Amino acid sequence: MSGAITRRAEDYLRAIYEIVERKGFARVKDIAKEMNLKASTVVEMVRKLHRYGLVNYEKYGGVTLTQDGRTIAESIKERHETFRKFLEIILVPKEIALKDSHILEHQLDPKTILQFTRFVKFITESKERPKFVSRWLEQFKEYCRREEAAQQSNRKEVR
Amino acid sequence: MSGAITRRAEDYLRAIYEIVERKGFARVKDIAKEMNLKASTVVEMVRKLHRYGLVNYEKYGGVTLTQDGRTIAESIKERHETFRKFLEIILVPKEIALKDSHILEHQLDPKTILQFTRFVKFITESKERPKFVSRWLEQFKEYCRREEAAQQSNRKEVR
DNA sequence: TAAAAAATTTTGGGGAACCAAAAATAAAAG
DNA sequence: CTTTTATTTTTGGTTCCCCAAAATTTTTTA
Repeated sequence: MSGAITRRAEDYLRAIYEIVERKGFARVKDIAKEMNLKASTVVEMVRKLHRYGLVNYEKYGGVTLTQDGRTIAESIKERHETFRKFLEIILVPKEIALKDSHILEHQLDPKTILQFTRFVKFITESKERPKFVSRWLEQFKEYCRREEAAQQSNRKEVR
Repeated sequence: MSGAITRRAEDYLRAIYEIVERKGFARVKDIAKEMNLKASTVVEMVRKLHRYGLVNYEKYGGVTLTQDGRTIAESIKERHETFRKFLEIILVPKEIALKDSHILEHQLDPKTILQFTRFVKFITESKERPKFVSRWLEQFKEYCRREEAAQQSNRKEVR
């Protein structure tokens, strides 16, 4: 029964968190728009989140997060940021990185998340070794450029 | 209707692929065991995969992959290997890496998967810069060691 | 080869997440 | 303050994936 929140419920919490941050509270319509869902679907989930004590909600009223809900949403957001940064480090285009970090932020083992976090920190916060890291990133970038070029010429040959 | 196979169906294809590799064909019971499911659940999905033309299957008979099914299973397996290697590079323990690469192998954008692949190749296949990479890995390992140590002493203080 | 055991399939049911259309309520316009 | 419009909620229905129990088929064993 209780215990673990579902992956999807986490998505809702994050969406609500972002909307609340922008305008103080979230309406059903806002959530539906943010998540590309229909209002009826949102109402259903919001009621569930309310039963779980994760959102404040009354019929026809705005939605906000309870302390528990906020705690969960914040930890998800943190994970999200980690993955977004990571994907940008490995040179995934910005929009795709944004989309896929939403996928990565769920389900993974805490230890895995921890290592991702460390990796990102290692790369971004290395005060002692900035030259080392930048040289490393440059090499990886160069490697990708060569790969792209190789694929280009491959495609030409195929045509 | 047709078109994209579901995330879960992919899981089944990979499981079947592995079993077939080991013993030539998969029985319902094998799949159920491999995936921790009940036989009745497996039958249902196997029939669906058969309708999609991804497995060969007749009632009470063994299951094997069609060419289409094998193609899909192989590409999933490849992704899986990439993620497993990657997680080991960032020092996620083996068993966890295995588990989580199953999660990563789905859903991500092809471009993201491509960059993961390149990253792993960059690290593992760098013939020109083995010293560079090994030095880099050593630094990251050292960094993680320090983090672990810092956390240890933190915990002591809290107690 | 008949009876027992094992595997498979069918049937009925459940939870999660979604939608469309209708009903209810709230907000805005006249 | 009533009518129109917008929003929200309810209702009924769908798909996906899962399970338990009963029925069926295959395999093993006595």
